[in-house]
Amino acid sequence: MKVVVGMSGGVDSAVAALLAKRAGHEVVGLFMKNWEDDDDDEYCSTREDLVDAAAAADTIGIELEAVNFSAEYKERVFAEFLREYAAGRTPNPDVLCNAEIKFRAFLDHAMRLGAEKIATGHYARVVSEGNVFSLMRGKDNTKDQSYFLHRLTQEQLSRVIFPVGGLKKTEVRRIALEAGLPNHAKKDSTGICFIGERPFREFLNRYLPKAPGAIVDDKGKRVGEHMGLAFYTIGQRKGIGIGGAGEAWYVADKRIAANELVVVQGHDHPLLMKKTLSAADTAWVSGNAPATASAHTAKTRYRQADAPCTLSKVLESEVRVDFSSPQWAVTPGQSVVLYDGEICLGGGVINS
RNA sequence: UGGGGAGUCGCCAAGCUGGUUAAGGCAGCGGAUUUUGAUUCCGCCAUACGAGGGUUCGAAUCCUUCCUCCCCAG
Repeated sequence: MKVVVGMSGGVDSAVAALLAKRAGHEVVGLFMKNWEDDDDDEYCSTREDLVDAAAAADTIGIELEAVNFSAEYKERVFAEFLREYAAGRTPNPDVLCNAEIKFRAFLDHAMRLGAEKIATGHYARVVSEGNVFSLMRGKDNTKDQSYFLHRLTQEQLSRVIFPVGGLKKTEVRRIALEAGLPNHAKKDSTGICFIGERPFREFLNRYLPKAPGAIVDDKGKRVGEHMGLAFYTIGQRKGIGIGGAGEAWYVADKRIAANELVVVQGHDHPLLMKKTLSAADTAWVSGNAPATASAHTAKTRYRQADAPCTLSKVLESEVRVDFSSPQWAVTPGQSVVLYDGEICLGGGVINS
């Protein structure tokens, strides 16, 4: 069948393309450029990425085309990203990016090109029983990216393959090396997808105004000044600028109305621990919310160990999650993602 | 103005019965980890101890003068 592979210039997607080709598919590579606000500056690496993707496609022996979804990215991902920050929350743009760009705009485009499926280099697996699809964790626990994919629907999953999902990163690199892929040793990418790593505050400040206010401790005492609530996130330690006696200070809360940043001393301060949370804008892979009674596990942020929990108060698009032990720095705007063993059930955006 | 106490890195804070290259923490900076933002981890960060004189082979540590704070009296 015809498969369109999203190629980023990295090893994972290159190997995904390679494996799809080896599996006998008719493979076409597609390079996405979705951010062009600062093509000129030092952090922009999309040019090299395109070169790397092209070189990989060349050694694999497939065509590589480029597409540009900058407009869609800006409208559907970045605008929401900014709205959330402006509202004092901490969004996860990559979760949205997958749901709206890679597995929507990109997928639709691939379908128009006559593809039957798309493939990406994500570390996750799709398992189907009849026409029911399950999203599962990648086999490499240290690279599992199902968290970022939890908003994918049955419709989307039915058209997706993750060729490296059953492999470990070390195996992927080995395959790349053996196949002579020039990017076999390329460093893993980090930072916001398509935008990349950059001095975050500086970046945010290009889009959000400063709005200084008081930093107060848990007793209400003023201990410093912040540059704007949007520039901080729950659990943050660096960049608060409070020195002096005692342990390090962490952001524990934001009082939007008062424009106050609440900080506490010590990594394990009680105010940083939450046993329960509520999430909205839920999305379930199966299409239905999981049963409330049964025990699951959940992550409050990417790369966090799963914590046992149960669901309660499941509404149309809202849910409450009760953990059996307190979770550190549960942050509004981030996604809670639930699992049943290896199966990613879906999740929602944390409200409080 | 008397009496007492204190002045060590941006901030806390050891050392002050004289004898290392002046602990440590917070903040800051740099790096590692990381397809969000964080967290975490590693590294860097006072030839200098309020200032000037002494004593001594040797002083942040002893003496002395001055300066600046704080407390109690007035």
